[in-house]
Amino acid sequence: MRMHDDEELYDLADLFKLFGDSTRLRILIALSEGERNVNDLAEYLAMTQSAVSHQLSTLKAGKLVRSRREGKQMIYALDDEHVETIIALGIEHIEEGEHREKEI
Amino acid sequence: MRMHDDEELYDLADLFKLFGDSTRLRILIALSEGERNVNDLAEYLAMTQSAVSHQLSTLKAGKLVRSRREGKQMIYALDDEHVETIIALGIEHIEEGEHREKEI
DNA sequence: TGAACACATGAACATTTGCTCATGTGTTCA
DNA sequence: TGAACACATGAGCAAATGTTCATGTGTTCA
Repeated sequence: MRMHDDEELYDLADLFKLFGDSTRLRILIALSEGERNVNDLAEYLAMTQSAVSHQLSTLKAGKLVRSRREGKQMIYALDDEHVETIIALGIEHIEEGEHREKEI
Repeated sequence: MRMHDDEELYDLADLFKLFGDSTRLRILIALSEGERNVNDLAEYLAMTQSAVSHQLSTLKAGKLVRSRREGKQMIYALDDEHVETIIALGIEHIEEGEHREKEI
C-alpha cells in the first residue's frame, strides 16, 4: 500500500465511519435491494423519519448514496459500486472469526 | 446481500468503527508494511506508547491484528487478509470521488 | 392560494470515543 | 533478587456522534 497524506487519511477514516454505525449499515443494506424513499426506509427500519433523514444526509455527504426527487418524495439509491463489496468483506471477516473460534 | 440479524449488524458496525479512525488506519497501514513492536510504532506514528497500546488492544479485540512476545517486546502484525483489501477499496472510493468532482 | 404531504435541518441532550496521566504486569540481565 | 525496560490498563476528561423534538422548505392538488 502506498503512502498517504494526512488529508487522505482523514477522508478514509470519515468514509469508514459511515459504515461504523448499525443504522447506516441497515440503510445501505436496504438500499442494496433497490431504491427507496425516506418514509419507506423509516417504516422498514422502524425508525423516525427525522433520524433516517439525518443519516441519509450524512451518507449523501460521503457520496455513498444519491437522491432524486419524484414528486413529493425523495428517492435514495446507492451511489458507489464499492459499498456492497466493502460490506461483504466485512461480513467475511466476521464469519471467519466465528469459524476460527469453533476450531479452538 | 442476504438478511442479517441484529447481532451480526452490531458486529459489522463495530468492525468498520475500527477503520473509522485515522490513528488506527495509520497503524494498520504501517503493519501492512510488516510486523512492528509497540515502541517502533509509537515513534513511527509520533504518538505516545500508551495511545498506541490502547489502539492496538482495540484492534486486537476486533481481530484485525495479532501479537506475539519476543523477549520484552510485543510484535504486532495484521491478522486478517481482508484488512488491506478493505482499506484499498476505501481508497478507491475516495479517489473516484475526487475524479468525479473534476468532471463536473 | 392554501392545506396536506414528504422531507430537511437546527438545537439540545445523552452516549461513545480517543487521548493523557498514573500505575500495574511481565521480561531480561547483572 | 532487583533494577531497568517494554508494554498494558484503569480513571478521567474533552470532543465527536446519534437521536429526539420542533420547525423549516419544497411539492402537489383541490
